[in-house]
Amino acid sequence: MKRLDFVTLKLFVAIADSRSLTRAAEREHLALAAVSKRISDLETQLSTTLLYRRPRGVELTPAGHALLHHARHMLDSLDHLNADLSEYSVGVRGHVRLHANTSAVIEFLPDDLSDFTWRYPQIRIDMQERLSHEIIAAVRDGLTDIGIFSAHIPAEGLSIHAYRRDRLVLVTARDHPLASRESLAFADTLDYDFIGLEQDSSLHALMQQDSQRLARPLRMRIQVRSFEGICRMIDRGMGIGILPARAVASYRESLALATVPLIDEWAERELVIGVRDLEALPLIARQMVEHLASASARDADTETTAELTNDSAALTNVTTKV
Amino acid sequence: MKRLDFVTLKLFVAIADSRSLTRAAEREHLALAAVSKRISDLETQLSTTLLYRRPRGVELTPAGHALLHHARHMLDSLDHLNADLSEYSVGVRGHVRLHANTSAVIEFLPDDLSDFTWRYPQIRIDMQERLSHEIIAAVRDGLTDIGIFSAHIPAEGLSIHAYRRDRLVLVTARDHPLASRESLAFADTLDYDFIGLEQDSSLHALMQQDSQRLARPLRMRIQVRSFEGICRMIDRGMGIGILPARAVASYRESLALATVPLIDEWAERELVIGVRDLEALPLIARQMVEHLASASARDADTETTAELTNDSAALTNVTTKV
DNA sequence: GCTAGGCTTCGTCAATGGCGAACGCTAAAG
DNA sequence: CTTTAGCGTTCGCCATTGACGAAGCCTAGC
Repeated sequence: MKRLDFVTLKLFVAIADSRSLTRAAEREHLALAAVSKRISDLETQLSTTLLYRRPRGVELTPAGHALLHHARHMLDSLDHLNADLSEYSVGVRGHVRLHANTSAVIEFLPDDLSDFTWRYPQIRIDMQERLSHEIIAAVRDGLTDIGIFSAHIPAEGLSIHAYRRDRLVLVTARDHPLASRESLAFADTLDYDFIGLEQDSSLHALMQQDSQRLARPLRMRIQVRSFEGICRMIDRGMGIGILPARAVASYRESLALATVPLIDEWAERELVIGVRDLEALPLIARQMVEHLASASARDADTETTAELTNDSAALTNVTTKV
Repeated sequence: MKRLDFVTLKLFVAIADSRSLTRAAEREHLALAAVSKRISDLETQLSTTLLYRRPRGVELTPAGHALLHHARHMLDSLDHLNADLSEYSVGVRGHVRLHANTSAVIEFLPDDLSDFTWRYPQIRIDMQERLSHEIIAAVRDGLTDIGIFSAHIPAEGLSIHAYRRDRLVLVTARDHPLASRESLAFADTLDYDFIGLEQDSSLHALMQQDSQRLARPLRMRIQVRSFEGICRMIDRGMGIGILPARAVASYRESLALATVPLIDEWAERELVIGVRDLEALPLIARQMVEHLASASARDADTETTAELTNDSAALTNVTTKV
């Protein structure tokens, strides 16, 4: 007998709302006795009291409050499940859905989406920022058309296309002991407290993975949801962080930050585009994939130009010296 | 008869993993016939086919894939519920838990936490960035000690303390039609596409609320999780946004952005500290509340100083003229 | 053609869950 | 102080549900 089920959770929410078993029973169309038994069984299953019984109704215990929180969340998830499944056969959607991770959103997508919408001005883009592993699952499950995520997260079954590369650097306050290093290994950072993205982010996973390989703890002190949050906390001396170099660039002037290149191989990251089946995508989504994938080629051309410019400057210097 | 229950969801995950009703039945200790009936009943309830039956096992339909995604999420939530409830009586926690919304994290908390940890260097702070309504629920349910969230979200039952104020402004690309305005009403922005935070953010709720009052649609084109993401998209002409003025300041130089003051009353926002019962908090959490609440007073002093400085400059000007 | 593997359907029966009735407790009203 | 009303608990009854074994169907491999 398992009493933890949706009927009981819904009933518990009704009890919490009405503070009365009797009124909740009416609301859920059950006899009071059945309600009493369900809650009593649930308390037995969870080995804790959930309600203070009073002569005129009930009050939630602290455990009851915690359960209520979970119950609401799970009933909401159930609604989402039903909504999703009920719509699933109504397959045609009128726009492009894109889920991208934080690095892509900050570093590359503003430009790429601007170009795309300039070319296709009538296209509606539904873009959501998500964590890499969430994106992979969403693509796989048809919750989004296109995903952009970190390449080191396994994405079997998806069609993968190169998108961009970025380089991770250590970010510290300018007066930090590590700030004056020319470069360093991740292992040298583990004596300090970190500011990072959420536990489930791919960036966090990379750091966690290497700290485990090194058999050293990763002291994650504060977790926020944006690169900006990380930079501001670092600026104030709350810890150090590891971020894409490109994402830090805009803070270098306004915040007292230093960046130090990491020599670890995994510090060079690749972002990829993932779709479930390119041929099965609506035309406009396919066009967006092509556009995003070709952005990588255009970006490579830009870098080549920059290198030529640098060579040209070097040549100029040589000429001057001659 | 409701077949959508945890046993069935768990069974469905087992089927998806093993691609076989027979093996899933063994794994979950059920007869094959019972498994077959459960899945068939579930398909009837959801009015869609979830599995392709093959001579050697089963394959998930697209609807089956979507259900699998939801099933995993809900079973994970169930684990969290059980873990939370099982720990609930182990009340003592060794550090301070703080949940704060994006505005607080970006605009104020780096400084305030830096001050606090300078004074109490041994304190471990577990800080999570969350949406305002999530924070209120977390405080209420004992999932965090201290919450910092937007004051206009109802938080009955919590002990509320003033923290900070911020002012919302319209943010546009510099060449946007609205960019040259000296000020404007929110109603004047609704002809344009918006870039914003997530649907559940308090900022989004404010905008949604006023657009509904005005009986005009809010055209939310792209949703990201950080102010930086919003600013970069706006810079590239993807739309306009409404953000705290203070949070935009650091982007004004590096991005081609303009800010226009909003004349609407709700554009002046207040952030508050919320706890469940101040007296019941551990001492160090109480000290943090006091520190954060007094930051507001210190900030007011700073503004007063700035006003005096301005008066002094005005006086200087007057003296010069005399 | 036969066998093995896998899923479906049917009938049986034990277990589950909802009900009404009876009981106990407390607060408010007379 | 007694009675009444409101509310939650417990018990026994019985209709419904859900799991089972057996039988049947389909397909692939030998």
